[in-house]
Amino acid sequence: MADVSSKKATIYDLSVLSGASASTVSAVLNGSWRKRRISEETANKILSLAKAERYTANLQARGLRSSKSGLVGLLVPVYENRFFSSMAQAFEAEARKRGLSPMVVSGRRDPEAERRTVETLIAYSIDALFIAGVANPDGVHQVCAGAALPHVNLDLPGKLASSVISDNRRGAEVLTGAILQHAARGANLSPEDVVLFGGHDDHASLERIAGFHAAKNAYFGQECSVEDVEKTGYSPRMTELVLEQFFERNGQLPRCFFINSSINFEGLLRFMGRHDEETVANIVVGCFDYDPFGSFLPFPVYMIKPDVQKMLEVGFELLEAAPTEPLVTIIEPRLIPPRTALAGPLDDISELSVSS
Amino acid sequence: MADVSSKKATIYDLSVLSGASASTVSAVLNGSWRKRRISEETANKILSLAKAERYTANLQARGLRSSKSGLVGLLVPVYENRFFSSMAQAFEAEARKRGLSPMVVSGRRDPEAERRTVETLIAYSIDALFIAGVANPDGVHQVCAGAALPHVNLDLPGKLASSVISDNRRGAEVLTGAILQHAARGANLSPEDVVLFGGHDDHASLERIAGFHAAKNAYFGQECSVEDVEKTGYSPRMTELVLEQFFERNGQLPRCFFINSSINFEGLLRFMGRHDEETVANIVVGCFDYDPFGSFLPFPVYMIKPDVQKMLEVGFELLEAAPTEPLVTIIEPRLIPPRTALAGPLDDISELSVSS
DNA sequence: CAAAGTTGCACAATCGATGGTGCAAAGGGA
DNA sequence: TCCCTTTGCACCATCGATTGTGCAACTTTG
Repeated sequence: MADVSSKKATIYDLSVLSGASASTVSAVLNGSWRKRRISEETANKILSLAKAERYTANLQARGLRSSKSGLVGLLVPVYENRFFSSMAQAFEAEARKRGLSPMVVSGRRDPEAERRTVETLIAYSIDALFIAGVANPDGVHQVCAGAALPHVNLDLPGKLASSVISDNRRGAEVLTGAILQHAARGANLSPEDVVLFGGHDDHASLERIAGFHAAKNAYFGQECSVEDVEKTGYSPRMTELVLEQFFERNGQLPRCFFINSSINFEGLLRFMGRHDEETVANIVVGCFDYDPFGSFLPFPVYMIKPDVQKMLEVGFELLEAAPTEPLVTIIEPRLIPPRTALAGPLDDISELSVSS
Repeated sequence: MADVSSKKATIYDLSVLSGASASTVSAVLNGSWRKRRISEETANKILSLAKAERYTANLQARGLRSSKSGLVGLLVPVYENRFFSSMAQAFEAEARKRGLSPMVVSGRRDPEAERRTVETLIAYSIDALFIAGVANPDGVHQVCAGAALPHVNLDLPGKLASSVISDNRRGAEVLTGAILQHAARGANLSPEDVVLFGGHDDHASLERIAGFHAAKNAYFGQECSVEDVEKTGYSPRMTELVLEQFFERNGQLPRCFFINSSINFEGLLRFMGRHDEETVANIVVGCFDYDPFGSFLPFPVYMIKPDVQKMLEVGFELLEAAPTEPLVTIIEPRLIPPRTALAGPLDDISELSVSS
């Protein structure tokens, strides 16, 4: 007869009901009862009582006592982005698989916000933190280190902490190769037809730029010394601005685009919104990120999809192994040809929603 | 001289260092010190000590004692979706504005997972929960009610809890009107050219269907009794399947699409991936969701963008007001014309990331 | 100058769970 | 029967904060 008094049952309630002591109840409920030589009989009695009373542990109390919370954090710059939202999705799945509770937070690439946010997470005694796409990795690292918080970088340089990164260089090479090949079907290309937009001085961008250049050089059989990289940071607005300037200078867009991330791609969308459809009719785009809608735009879009699932698997392994010194693991991303819509998490579920 | 021993400082440490009692320290640090008649002098001493020692409160301990955690939850079906990810973004902002910490979790429209996930949140003593896009609202409500957890539904029917919903009916009417008008520019339309895909028996879908029909009837000046609604649930796969069937039956797609959500829109993408570009060359789409990439597809796409920002503002107000009986607030969504890329959260930030 | 009021703080219980330790009762061997 | 193990559990301190209460030391009042 479960008590419906909205106050939650505690081990003390069960202790009274069962006649056992609170510590016995605790041991039974957290599974350590064999070690504590509690009889199976007592255990069963308490377990069924717990079920009847709908007992669930107060995780704040447990966390306080055992100085671990069962919470894992993931710091992303924004949610509104296919890459980071699919990372959050994979993160949640991996965390729950391990009996941990995910807390996803965003730092908006603002170093100040990043620190504050991580400090809040630490105040909740999170057990570990994954760091993706922050403006100031070292700042966040300091905060973590100061709190002795295990942390792993995702797609960030790993000087101070272990990290799991996409093979940005190779991915960029493959992606560049793909758009070159596609664009070459239409007409002869010259090096200045192939331009990279986006990125900054961060590790991922630099690697991608290197891969981009490697592929160009291989294709054109020479050092392409043209100015073919427009760093715009991770901002749609800046990307749009730079595209406008390019367009004004050259009277047209480049034939071949390498776009550093879907965030920069949104800058191209804004440009498109201000111009005629003709303006982009002949471009070929490679974007280092995957977005299903982006894949079907009115021009060919090749995309690179980092394997977030595997990145997080490896990330959790790194946490568990707790290597003595920072370790860097590289995960191969995947080239997605134009007009491709991949399956997602909602494909796995049953169709029947329970109507009320 | 801040101690760098990675263990975090507690009020007891500060108590020893300052010569004051722990309760005094606590009062100073949580701001209740005036009420407790602590002298300004003592307060200042403790505050500066706290800064020097980089003290931050242990929120698990505080939460345990005061039986509130400062955590607010948001339950969404998936992250990988522009609507829900922008909802998460707005949610985080609103929560932090109120000094609360956001916890976003996904239930994958699986009633079982939804319950479990919410139960975990409750085990962490979250203070409130927002519920969006769940398969079984009543099940989640029960769990919340059993724990006396204040909760607000977002875009769900509000029989049992307060809810904030988009004006689905009106939005659908406007959206349908827009695509009808656009499509009519090309050729004469008949009722069977205009079909709705997606949705189910949930409140939002039913309202949208009603709005869709209202707009059609108004346009055609008659009761359109044709079969013009294909319920596919919130699944890309099912949507694709139904589209294939439609295509096979009719030899072509309908000219005018009303798509119930971007999740269903992904079903159309998959269809596109399996067919020629011609197949969709003449369609006009209205989608009840906004996605910037979706807005630039090779056919006109009108979109409805629910005002998540305002929905969450109102949602938090509802929580604070704690009305005695469930209240429903309706928020007007916004029609987004084709080829529109709206600004997002990353536009507000400074461009300069701190390189290491 | 004594009574009454104020100021400034310390004490101790408490939130719910955990885990080290101690101890009675049962079982077993000589 | 006596002693030694083993079994089965209770006791209690503890995690870090919050908060009701008590009480010196001052200050004010008459």
